[in-house]
Amino acid sequence: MPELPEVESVVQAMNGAGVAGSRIESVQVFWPRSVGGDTRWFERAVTGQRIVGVSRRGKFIRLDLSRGAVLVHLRMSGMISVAPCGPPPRLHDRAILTLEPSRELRFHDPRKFGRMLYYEDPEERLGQLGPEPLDEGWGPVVLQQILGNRKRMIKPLLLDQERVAGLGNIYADEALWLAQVHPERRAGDLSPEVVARLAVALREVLLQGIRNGGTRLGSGMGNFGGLDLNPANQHALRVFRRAGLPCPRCGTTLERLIVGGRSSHVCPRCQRLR
DNA sequence: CGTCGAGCCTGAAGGC
DNA sequence: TGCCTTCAGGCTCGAC
Repeated sequence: MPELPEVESVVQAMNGAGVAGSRIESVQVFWPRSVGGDTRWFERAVTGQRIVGVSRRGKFIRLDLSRGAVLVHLRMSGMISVAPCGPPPRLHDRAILTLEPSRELRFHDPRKFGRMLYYEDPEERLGQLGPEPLDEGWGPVVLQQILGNRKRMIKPLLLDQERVAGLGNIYADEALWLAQVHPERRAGDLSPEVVARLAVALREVLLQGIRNGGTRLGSGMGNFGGLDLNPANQHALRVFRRAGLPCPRCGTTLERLIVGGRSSHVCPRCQRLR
């Protein structure tokens, strides 16, 4: 579930729930690796601190504290909820931050891939991320600079967070289809017109995802625990997980292939390799 | 620099 | 119905 639009939706919901401004009264950790492995250290670092701001960078949720910050990465199955205190921990709850005034922020993550890490200086991690398609300065020039004359395939490059931040498998496939670019095209081989098209497409699919409150696939996040999330972008997807169905643009049967080890969805007619 | 496979984990879905 | 295999929205590491 978690790519840029999903994370953005969670952050907006957290701000709607008034997380910023509250104080972390206590911490419970049920799976130490979720907080970096050293539960005591994490507890000592965040307990008593005030959450002064909640924002997003790439796929990270950033909780700025009076001193330092907590970066949450949902990875494959992470979820955040904010709700009244009280209910016992649920199966797969990995950590609970009890907030003042009385509420609790839960980090729920069945697959245990997600992380909630404290940094004295979050830029140490966030500084490694590339620009985002929703940045002010984003456009063909920035994208072309990223592509350079690289021989790497375009899709793995788009998924590389140090090059472009925020994209995952869903939105990469959607943008490549929109721009009519085959995922295996060499990044540096794209013509200026195609680069311009792709720069716009990346922005559009992400904005649409945010407008729709994110994408829910399978039994992913719903309105989990008081965040009032209601993802609807799954209905707007045009190629992702739609192999065998007709291309919305030309009617050709969509195909699924593996690119850089990830499943990819393309229209063989709209997205040619050569 | 780039690609590949394995590992981290669990649950859902599909085949038989 | 039930067991078994395969697969998944992410990312990191080591080998080549």
